[in-house]
Amino acid sequence: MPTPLHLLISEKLRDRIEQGQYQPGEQLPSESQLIAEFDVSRTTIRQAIANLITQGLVFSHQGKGVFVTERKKVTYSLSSSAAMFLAQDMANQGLQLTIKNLTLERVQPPLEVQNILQLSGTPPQADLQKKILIIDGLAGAIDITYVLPELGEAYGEQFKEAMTFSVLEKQGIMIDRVSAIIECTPANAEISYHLSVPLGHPLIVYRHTAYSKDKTPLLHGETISRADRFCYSVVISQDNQSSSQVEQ
Amino acid sequence: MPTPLHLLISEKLRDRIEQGQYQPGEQLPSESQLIAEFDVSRTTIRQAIANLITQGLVFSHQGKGVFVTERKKVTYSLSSSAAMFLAQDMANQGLQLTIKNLTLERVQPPLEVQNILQLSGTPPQADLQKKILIIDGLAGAIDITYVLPELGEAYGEQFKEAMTFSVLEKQGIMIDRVSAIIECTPANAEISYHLSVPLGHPLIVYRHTAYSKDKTPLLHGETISRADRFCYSVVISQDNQSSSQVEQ
DNA sequence: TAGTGGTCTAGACCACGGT
DNA sequence: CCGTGGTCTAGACCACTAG
Repeated sequence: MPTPLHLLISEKLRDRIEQGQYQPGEQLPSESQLIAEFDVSRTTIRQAIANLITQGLVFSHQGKGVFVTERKKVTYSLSSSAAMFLAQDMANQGLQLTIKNLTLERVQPPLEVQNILQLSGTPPQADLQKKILIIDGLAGAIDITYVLPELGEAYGEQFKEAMTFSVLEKQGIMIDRVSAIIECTPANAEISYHLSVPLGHPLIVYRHTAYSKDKTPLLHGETISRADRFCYSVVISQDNQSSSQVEQ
Repeated sequence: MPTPLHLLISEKLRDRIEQGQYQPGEQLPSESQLIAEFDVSRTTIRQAIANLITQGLVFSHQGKGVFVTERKKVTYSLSSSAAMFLAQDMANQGLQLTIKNLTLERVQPPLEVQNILQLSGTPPQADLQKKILIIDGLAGAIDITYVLPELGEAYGEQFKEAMTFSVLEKQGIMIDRVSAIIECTPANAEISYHLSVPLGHPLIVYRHTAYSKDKTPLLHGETISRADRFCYSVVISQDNQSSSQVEQ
């Protein structure tokens, strides 16, 4: 059973990485060195390296070389308190969060969002904000949120500099319930550009809707994070049936 | 600023897919047709198609062609009731879940797992089970779980045919609390083989520890699912502080 | 058997980073 | 300047699928 050469080579290199022969942050041998070592064409070596890149084990930098990925993940806590104050949550993990606003504008949202937010105006409108979350100086996530126009009107400027939830809470607008879906998706060209990751890089998406005490939807959005740098934590308790309900 | 040819081509093809010119399930033009259409070398076309594959938009089948991905996701509900009865949860979504046991054996778990399960024997032991979750006939996830040896001893055979949680609940062993991390990772060669997905295919990992009422850890494991076919849902409520706590 | 995608080669030129 | 990875070409052979 003939296994492709490029796979044999990438598996061999993977072993070396996992056994610490190439340390995190270190540079792999250059293409020409690997060509000499394995006595194959450049195409094959490049395919082997591509295999390692798609597995998230290494990344390449033109003009410099190929380097072993350092991996430590930041945890988003999906707890009722911490999820609302991401900045503080980050601080607890010793990280600094800054926010770069991309857009904030009034739009007619897609039909699905109109329904979720129960928009009734003609035309139905909401404020769309896109921002980049920068953790310790590196772009880590994009947040895309639709908020009710009256909220955007009142607090738009603040949304540009802080997380939406924390602005609302500071203004006395309490969020009672958040229902969310967590999924994973590969980076397309646009996100690849904003987060400086290669095409197809795994992303973790937190798509959420926040409701006030009277069950009114306040906002709907998604946080799209580099899956190599972020994860979510959650606790499910049996005794508080009301705390986690079937969604969808 | 010259954009690579392969990117221009893959973006063009992506537009066609998103505008429905190539429908889900349909076949893309063959490599030779694309070579003719764009007047470039085969390498460039193959790179363009590789771009689409890493973005999860298409998949290739040797000897047949390249096809547009169909996409609909199954939702795992992280609710206190449903998370424990995956099979029933699947049934609610009109899906059939079957389980294929890979291994069930007594082992000395990695140190990290020893600590989580508070194992104290010499040597510390637990029962390791690996199984494949097959949804509607297609392998969708791998579950790797370490259970306390006394539980494995008593119910091992049942674990082979059903989800661990539901077996325990049927036996009157109630699970009080589950703390979990959700993260995303690219497929390595081993998982790529078991789930028949290409190297680097995005996977969503649910790493959990289940505790009994008296805070004893019962089991620790992870469910590794194809991220193109599964997602998780969760609801966070403000009023039940105790229901979701900071986890790390 | 014909057509598809998968692997591999040898070679060229370009863009970037550091000397 | 040289060495690195990135793009691109032309061509060969193999493996799989279907008629």
